[in-house]
Amino acid sequence: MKNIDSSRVTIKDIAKALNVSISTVSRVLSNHPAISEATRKLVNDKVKEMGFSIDPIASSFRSKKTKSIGVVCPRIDIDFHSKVISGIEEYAYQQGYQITIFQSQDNYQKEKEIVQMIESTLAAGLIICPGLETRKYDHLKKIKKANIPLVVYDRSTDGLKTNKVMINDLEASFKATEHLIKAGCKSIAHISGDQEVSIFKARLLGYKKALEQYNLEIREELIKEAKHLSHQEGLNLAQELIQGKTSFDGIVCANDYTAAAAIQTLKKVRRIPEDLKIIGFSNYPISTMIEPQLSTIDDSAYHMGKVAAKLLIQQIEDRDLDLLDYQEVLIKTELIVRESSSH
Amino acid sequence: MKNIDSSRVTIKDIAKALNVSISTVSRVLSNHPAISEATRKLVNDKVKEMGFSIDPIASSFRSKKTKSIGVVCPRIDIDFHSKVISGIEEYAYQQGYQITIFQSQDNYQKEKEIVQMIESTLAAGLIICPGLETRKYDHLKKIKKANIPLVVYDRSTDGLKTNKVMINDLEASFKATEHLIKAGCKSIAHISGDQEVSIFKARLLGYKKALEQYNLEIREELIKEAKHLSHQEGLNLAQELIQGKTSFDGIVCANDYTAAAAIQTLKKVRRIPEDLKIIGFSNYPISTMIEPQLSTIDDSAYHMGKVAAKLLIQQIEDRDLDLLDYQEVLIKTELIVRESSSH
DNA sequence: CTGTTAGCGCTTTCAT
DNA sequence: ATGAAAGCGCTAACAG
Repeated sequence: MKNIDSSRVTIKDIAKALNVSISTVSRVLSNHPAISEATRKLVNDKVKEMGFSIDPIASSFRSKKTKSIGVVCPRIDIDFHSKVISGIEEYAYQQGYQITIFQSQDNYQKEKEIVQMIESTLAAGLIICPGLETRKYDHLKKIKKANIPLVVYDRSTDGLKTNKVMINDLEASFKATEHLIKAGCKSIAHISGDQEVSIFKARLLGYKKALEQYNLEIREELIKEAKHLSHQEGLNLAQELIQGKTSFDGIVCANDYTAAAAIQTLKKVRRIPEDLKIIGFSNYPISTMIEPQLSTIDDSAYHMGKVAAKLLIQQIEDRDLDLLDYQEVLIKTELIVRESSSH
Repeated sequence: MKNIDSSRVTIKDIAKALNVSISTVSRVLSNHPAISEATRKLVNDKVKEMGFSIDPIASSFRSKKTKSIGVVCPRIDIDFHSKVISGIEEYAYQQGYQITIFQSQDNYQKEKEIVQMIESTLAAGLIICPGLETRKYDHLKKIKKANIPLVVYDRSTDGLKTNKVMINDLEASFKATEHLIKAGCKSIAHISGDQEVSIFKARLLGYKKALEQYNLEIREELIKEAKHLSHQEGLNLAQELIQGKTSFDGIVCANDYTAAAAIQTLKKVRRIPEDLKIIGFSNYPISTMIEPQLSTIDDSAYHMGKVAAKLLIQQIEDRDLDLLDYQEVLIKTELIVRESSSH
C-alpha cells in the first residue's frame, strides 16, 4: 500500500516483504555464490511477484560501472557504417550491453567533444571510426589513460596503439586485381579513392602489388583518383579513361558506385565482360542491379561490427588483465564474381 | 593532492576550494536564478580551473531524469531507418540528448523485451518504429502509463493514441500516379508492397485514388504485390506484366528497387520514357545510377527523424503540460522527376 | 550463509 | 543569496 504511487519497487521493499536484509537481496540479484538455494528461490520468486527490476542508474552510480557502449562514426546513414553498427548492436545486446550512438560528421572538433563526453559519462567502452579530418589522437589517448576500453574500426590510426578492426584492404584489392589478371586482363586501370585516407591508399597499393607480382606494367595514366568515389566522378573518370591514349582491358574500382558508373559509360563502347572486365568494392545493393551484374569485394561490414563489439566486451570484462596489450584484427573479405568480370 | 588518483573532481572539491557550500556549486551548475553574479563567476572559473564536469550518472540518479533517448527500429542497416536515426541523432545531440539504439529485427517478443528494458532504464523518452509482426501495443501503452514520452514513426499503430510521425504515403503515391497521368499515361500498373503493412496499403490506395479521380479504370491484373519489394521480385513481376494481356503505358512502383528492376526488364522491349513511364518510391541511390534515371518520391527520412526527435524532446521538456494530448505529423514528400517519366 | 553499515555525487527542501 | 542536511537505490566491505 505504500508504494502505490512511488511506482518503483526497490530491493528494500523486497527485503522487507521477506524479512531478510537488503544485502541478501542484492546478492541474489548479482548471483553472488554465497547464497543458499532456499533464499535464492525465495527472493527470486518475490522479485517476480512484486514486478521488481533493478534500477540500473542506481546500480551504475554505486558500482561505477555501466552497460553502455559509446559508438562514434562519421555518419550513420552511410551504408557501411549502418551495417557495422547493426553488427555491434546485435552482439552487444546479446551480451547485455546497450549502445549509444554519435555522429562526428567527419568533423574533428565535434569528434573530440563527443569523445570527451563519453569519457565523462562512465561509458563501459568506446568503439570509434575516426573522421576523415582526424590526424591527432590525443582524445583517444585520453580514453585509454582513463582506462576505458577502446576499439577503432575501419580507419587506421598511425601512432595510436589500440585495438583495431579493419578490412584487409590491401589484400582485398590485391585479390580483386589478381582476379582480373587471371581472367585474362593485361592492362588494368584503377579508379582510386581519396589518397589522404589510409584504406584507399591500401587499395591502390594492393592493385599495384598485384600488377607487380604478375609482371604487368604500372601506368600512372591508368590510375584516376575519385575524391568522393561518387557515381558522377565515376562517370567523368571513365570518360577520361576512354579518351586517354593508353588502352586497357580491365578496371579495378575502389567502390561500387564508381564501378557502376564505369560499366554504364563503357558498355556503350566496349563489350563487358568480353573486351573489358570491371570489378568494384563493397558489394552495395547496386552491384546486383546493374547490367552486367558487378563483380565486387564484400567488405563484411556487419561482421566487422560484431568483431569490434566482441573485442571491446572482452576487454571490458577482463579489465584486470593485461591492459597494455592490444590487437589488430584484419577482417577477411570475400571476392564475389559476377558477370562484369567473368570469362 | 588528495584527488591525485581518484581522478574525478566532484562538486565537493570545488566547494572546498572556494569555501562555499556544495549547494551553491550545484546551483551554479544548474543555473539556479538565486545566485549572485560574483559567486557564479567564482564557481565557474574554479570549475574550469579544476577541470570539473558533472557526473551525469549521479545527477540522473538523484534527479530521476536522464538525457538519454531510446530508439527502437527493426534494423539499423536499412537505408530508410539509418537516415531517420541520423536525423534523430543530429537533433538530439544539438539539444544535449544522447540516443541509445536497439534493433527489434521485426520480432515482436524482442521488441517487447527492449521496450520494457527502456522503461526500467529511466529513459527520457522513446522513439520507435514498431516491427512488422507487431499487432498489439500493450508494451507501448505501458510506456505511456509510466509517463515516458513516446513518438512512433513510419508505421501506423491502430488503436494507440500517441505522437506519430509519418510519411503521407497516400498523398505521395497519389502524386506519383498523378504525375504519370499528367505525363500522358492512360493505363498504369502498380507494383505494390506487402498489403499487410499500412504504409504499402496507403501507397496502393493513393494509386487507386489518382486513377479514380482522373477517370481511369482500375484493373486488378495490373496490380502486382511484391512482398519484400526486392529487386528480384521486381524482375519477376515486370515479366508478368509483359506477359499479361492488358497493355499499360506507366508503372508506379512502391519502391526504387522494384522500379529499377522494371526499367531493366522493360527497356529491352519498350522505349522508356517515350512508350512507358516508370516512377519509384524512396529516392534510393540507385535511382540516379540507372538509365534512364528514375523518377521517384523522396521520402524525407532524415527530416522525419529530426521531426520525431523534436516532438519527443518537446514533450520531455514540457512534461508538466497536457500529457493526454498527442499529435500526428505527416511529413511531406517530394516528387522528383527524372528521365524515366519525362515527356 | 546472512546482516549491518557506510557511503557513491548529486539535488533539493528547509532553514537562515 | 547561501548553507546544512537528508537521502535517492544500490554495492561492498566488514562482521558475525
